[in-house]
Parts: sequence; structure tokens; C-alpha cells
Amino acid sequence: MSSLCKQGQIQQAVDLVAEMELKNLRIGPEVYGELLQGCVYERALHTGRQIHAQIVKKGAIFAMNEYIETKLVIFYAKCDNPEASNSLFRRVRLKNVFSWAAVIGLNCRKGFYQEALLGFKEMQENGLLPDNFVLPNVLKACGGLEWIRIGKVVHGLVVKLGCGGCVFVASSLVDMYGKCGEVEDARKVFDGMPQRNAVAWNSMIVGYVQNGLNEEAIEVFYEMREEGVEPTQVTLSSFLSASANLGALQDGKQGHAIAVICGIEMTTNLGSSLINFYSKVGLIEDAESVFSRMLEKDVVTWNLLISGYVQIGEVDKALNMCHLMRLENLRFDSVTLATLMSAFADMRNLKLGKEGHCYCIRNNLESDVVVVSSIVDMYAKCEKIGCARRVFNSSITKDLILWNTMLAAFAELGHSGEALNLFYQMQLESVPPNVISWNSLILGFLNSGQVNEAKDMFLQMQSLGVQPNLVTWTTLISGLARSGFGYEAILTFQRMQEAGVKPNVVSIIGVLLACINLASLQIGRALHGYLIRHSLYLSIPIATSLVDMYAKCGDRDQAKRVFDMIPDKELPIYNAMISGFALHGQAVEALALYRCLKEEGLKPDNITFTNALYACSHAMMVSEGLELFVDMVSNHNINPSIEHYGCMVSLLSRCGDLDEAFRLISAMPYKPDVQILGSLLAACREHNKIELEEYLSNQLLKLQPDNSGNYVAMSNAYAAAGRWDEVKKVRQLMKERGLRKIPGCSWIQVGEELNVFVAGDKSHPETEEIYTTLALLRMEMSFR
DNA sequence: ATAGGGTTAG
Repeated sequence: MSSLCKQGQIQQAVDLVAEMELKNLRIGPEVYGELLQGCVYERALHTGRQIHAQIVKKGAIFAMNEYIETKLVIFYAKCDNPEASNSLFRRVRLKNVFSWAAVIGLNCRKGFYQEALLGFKEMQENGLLPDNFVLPNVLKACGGLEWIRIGKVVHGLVVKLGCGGCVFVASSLVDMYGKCGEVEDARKVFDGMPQRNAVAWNSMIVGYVQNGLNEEAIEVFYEMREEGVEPTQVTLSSFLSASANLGALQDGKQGHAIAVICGIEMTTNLGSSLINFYSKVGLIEDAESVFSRMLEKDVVTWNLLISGYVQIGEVDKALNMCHLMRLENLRFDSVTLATLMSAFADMRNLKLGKEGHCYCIRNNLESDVVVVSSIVDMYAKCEKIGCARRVFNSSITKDLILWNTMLAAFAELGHSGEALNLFYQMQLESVPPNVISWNSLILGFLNSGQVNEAKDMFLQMQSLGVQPNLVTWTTLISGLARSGFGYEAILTFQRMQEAGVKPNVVSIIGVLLACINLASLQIGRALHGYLIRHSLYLSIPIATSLVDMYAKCGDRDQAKRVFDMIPDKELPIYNAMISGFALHGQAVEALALYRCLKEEGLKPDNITFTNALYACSHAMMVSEGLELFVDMVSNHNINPSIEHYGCMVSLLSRCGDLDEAFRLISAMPYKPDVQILGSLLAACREHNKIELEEYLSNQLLKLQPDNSGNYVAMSNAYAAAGRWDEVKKVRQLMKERGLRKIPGCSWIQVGEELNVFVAGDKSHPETEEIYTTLALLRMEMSFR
């Protein structure tokens, strides 16, 4: 009978005992104990219950026997039946280490870590010492709860009891420290182990991966190989995670090979890890082939392939996978939806986004913060800030990423006040901001034109011990450049390098944006050299920025050379080059390029038309300008912006058709700005329109510009019209508002005649010199 | 005793 139990033939054993009972043979409690043990081996809940019933029928001698009681508790515990196990356990008078171990283990398996630890405490209060079987469970509970203090107390107990040499206990210690984020302590325990099995190695690798120390995980994996310990599924699964996180192509591939060589079974876990690895390193075909060869797939497996498709922008394929997943009777979970919502956010697809949101509501996925973050981000990217805010507010739990998502939404729109409020609010709710929060805050100020506040935040974050990273620096550099502080942007770029932060493509583009005049051409050239040395100059966004930079700095030939070097040109680089030609008064070349891009099958956008119209205005090509305007509205369905109207008004004014220009201003659906009124005013004196000049002059002065660029434009217009009293007034206003001095009037007159609009660099100490130099340069060019 | 997936900033 005993051997039948151990061989896993419990039914035969039960039958044998029944036969013995019929023959009235004497059967002791230990027989039932053995039967129960057999049920434990086989997790035979039903058979065990029948045995339990027989024990009860036989009366107190059996039912109250300590050995049998313990076995029953263990039996129900192992069969994952906490109700029966707990109620029996409560009635046991003499609780021993074995029954305690069973109950604590059960609570642990069910994730009731606090109950497990309470049991552990009670057990000790009853004078029982934990053994090698209880300790791993207790440590697992500490790890699960991340209760490092209790964990350390248990570690002390382990040492006191002399259990440290047990691989089970030591591995659990390694795991516990890893789960609590104390990898260094985990390593200490690991290094102190007299012998290590695969689980010990695995615990160390997993600890590193879960704490983001992927390099260390990979190192330990190779050490394990050198020691000749056979890897398991867990080893390779974790190793592949580390490789995926690092994008370590060679390591991950080797991991796959090792799995094959060692004949490790392709479980869902391991297969999923492989799919994750291949899709993270961009080998989607390999991910697909692993997927197709897997026999069993679960939600995670599907999610990983869906995520792989989303990462490479193949949203249609991702959605198709969702469809197939449903056909397999698998339900989407929060990970599926978070992945999909991020795809919809990238696509700015509000329709799909809303459908996804509804799905989340119907399936209670909104209780997951990660899903909420993805929904908030989707609404924000689809320009539905109100919806984003409502979803954000309705979320009960708010983690750092959710706060950052909302912060980024306000920052993007330049709603700096709301961003700042949120920034305070999160701290009131005990969520300390990280570098990403600060970056968004800074971006919010920059996008609303509050440069000083942005700079102030940059200093504040450092004084609070948050180190700016590459994104922080880049945000600041691009923001300064866009706000007209080019010189300061360049200085900031230099300071970034002094701080030991290496520039990347995005930061180079940012600083190229700052090189907008002759004075910064030298820096622009130096950057171009840097790009060539780092083989980055053929990237399309970089080339576009280079064309833009050279055009603005007056080196139009170099701009054209870079432009010609790019093989498969896209719209932005055409726009940059057209703008360059326009800036240099080469309207014929600009229009030729406009036709060229259409022949290439590209669709001109509003920027293309702004630049092309500007070129026409510059060259006083009225019929071409009108043709463009009509083409834009009727063939390309573009709603003309105020800039488009501005170009047309300027064109008509310069050609002397002031009445038509005025009609256009009255008819356009925008409030006329300084640029538009100014360009009309500038032409009045020459064409003898005294009444209009008087009217415009008064209108213009009422506008009260909000930045010095507009003051300069205003002053230019008055100067061109010869209205020196107004020029003085504008200069006085600028002085009162603490804005920089504008250049001397003597050359503005000439400049205006040449249609020189020099964007003011508010930060360069030699601004006036730059203005003068540029004006002279442009004059030279036009006289050539 | 140990394992796989998702969300935020330039």
C-alpha cells in the first residue's frame, strides 16, 4: 500500500485499504496519513476528500490524531483549498512546524503575503522555530510586499539558525533582496553561497533584470555558463529580457542558440521572451517565425507580437493580430489596450482612440494606471485636452508617469500655468517629480514664450538635485532658438558639452535651428563638420536642418550643395530649400523647385506655399503669386493662414496695387497683425496714398506688439514710409517695456527698400552689428 | 525557491 502511494497509484491504494477494511483487518491512523500523502503527490482533491470523510466516520481516535490532522491541513493546502485548510488548521490543538509550513506556503502561493507573515509571527510566538521549508515562503512574502525591513530580520534569523547554507533558503534571500530593489545585498548573499544551483544563478540574473541592471544580468549569465551550470527556461527567459532591454543583438541571438543546443523546451514564457527580444531589436520576421512555431500561446505572446508591429508602425498588422487573437478566444487585457492606445496616439487617430477608450470602460481596464496614461496621452495628442484632463481626474490612482503624461499635454500646448499647477499638485499628493516632469515644465514655459521662467526652472531643478539630461538640454536649446535667443542657444549647447553630455541628432538639429544669421555661420559650419565626422550628415532630418541653416546664414550655394546630395528627398527638405531661395530673392529657382516637388509626386503643404508666396512677393511676381494662391485653395484644400494673406498683401503692396491689398486685408478671416499692416504702410509713401498711410499708421500703433520682433517690423514700416515721429514713438515704447534697442534708421530705410526683414536675435550681445552686417550683405547681393 | 508583455519628455 505504501509503495502504491509513493508510485502515484493512489486509487489502487485506496481500493486496497477498502478491501482490508472489509476483511476487518486492523488499520491504524498512519495508513490514512499515507493515503493522504499519496493524494498530495497527485493533487487528488476528490480522492482526498473521500478519505477525509472516512476518517471522520471512524471517530475521534482518527480525526483528532495529530499526525492525521497535520496531513489533512497539508493536503488541503497543497490542493489550493484555503477554506478547508484554514478551518481545519484553526481546530488543530497541537500546531507543528509542518502544518504551519503548509498554511504559510498556501497563503504565499495565493499571494496573501501579509497573512503568510502573520502566520509566521504567530508560529514563532508559539515557540516554534522555522525550518528550511518555511523560510523560503516567508522570504517570498517579504519580497512580494517589498518589506525589506522584515526581510532583513528574517535574514538575521537565517544566520542565527544556521540555514544560510541551504540553497533553497539562500536563493530565496537573493530573490527577496532583488525584489526589494537591494541588488547589492542580493549579490552579497549570492557571492557567499557555498554552492549554487541553477535557481540560485537565476535569482541573481532576475534580480539584475528587474532592477534595470541589464549589463550585470548578462555578465552573470556568462559567468554561469563558464561555471558549467546548465541553463533553464528561467535563465534564458531572463537573459533574453536583458538582451531585449539593451538591444543587444548578438547576446540575444546567442541566447536563442543556447536554448536550442541545450534542448530547452519552448514554453510560452520562453517563446514570448524570444518574440520580445526579436521585435525590440527590429527583427520582426524572426519574431513572427518564433510565434508561428509556438504550440501554445497566451495573451502575453499575442501582446508581444502586437507591440512589435506597433513599434515599427504597422498598426494594420497589429489590429489584424487582435482580430486573430479574438478568434482564438483570447480576451484583450490592459497591456493589449495600452499598446493599442499608444499606436492610436502616434497616428492621431481619434476615432480608433475613442473606440479603444470605450472598450476599456466596458471591460474595467480603466482601473489600470498604465491604461489611463495611454488614454490621456491619446486624447492629448489628438488635441482633446479637455477629454484628457477628465480621464486624468477620474483616475483614482495616479503614478508618476500619469502625472507626467498630463504635464506633457499642457506643456505641448504652452499652457504653462496649468502645467505649473499640476507640478505643485503632484508634490502635494506625494509624487516627487523626476527629470521628465521638469523637462515638460520647462517645455511648457518655452512654448508659451516665457523664456526667463524656463531658464529659472532649469536652475531650480539643479538646486533640488535633479540633473538635467540630454532631453533637458535639447529642450532648452531648441526653445531658446525658436524664441529668438539664438546666441544663447549656441552658448547652452557649448555648456551642455562642457557638462559632459554628448549631443545626438535631436540636439544638433536644435542648435542648427539657432544658427540663423551671418554671425552664427561659423558655428553652423563647425556643426556640419562634426556631423560629417560622425557620419550623420546623410540623415534626412539633419540634411533638412543644414539646408535651412545655410540658407538663413546667407550661404545659399552650400545650402544647395547639401540639398542636391540627398537622394530620396521628402517635403521638408524641399520646403527648407524653397525658403532659402525666397530669402535670397531667387523666386524663379524657388518656383522651379515647387514644380519639381509636385513632379516627384509630393504634396505641397501650407509651409511650401508660405515660402513660395514669400518668394513671389520678394520678386514682385504678381501673376505667379495669384496662381499659387488659387492652386493652394482649390487644388490642395489648404485654408490660407494669416502668413499666406501676409505674403499676398505684401506682394500687392510692393507692386503698387494698394487698393487690392487693402481689400484682401478686409476680406480675410483674421485680425490684421503688425506684419500685414506694416507691409501695406511701407508702400504708401512711394505710391502717394496719403489717406491710407494716415489710417494705417494709427491702426498700427494701436496693435501693441508683444515681442521685439514685431516692434522691429513696426519700426521698419514707419521708417519705410518716412514717418520718423512714429519710429521714435516705437523706440520709446520698446525702451519702456525693456526691449532691446532697434537698429539705426538710416539703414533701415535702405533695408526696407531691399525688403530686408532681419529677425532680431534678442540674446546676442552684438545684435546691432549683426543687423548692420546682414543689411550690408543683402545690399551687396542685390547690387550684384 | 527563480521566469515573459504595456504608459510619459527634446
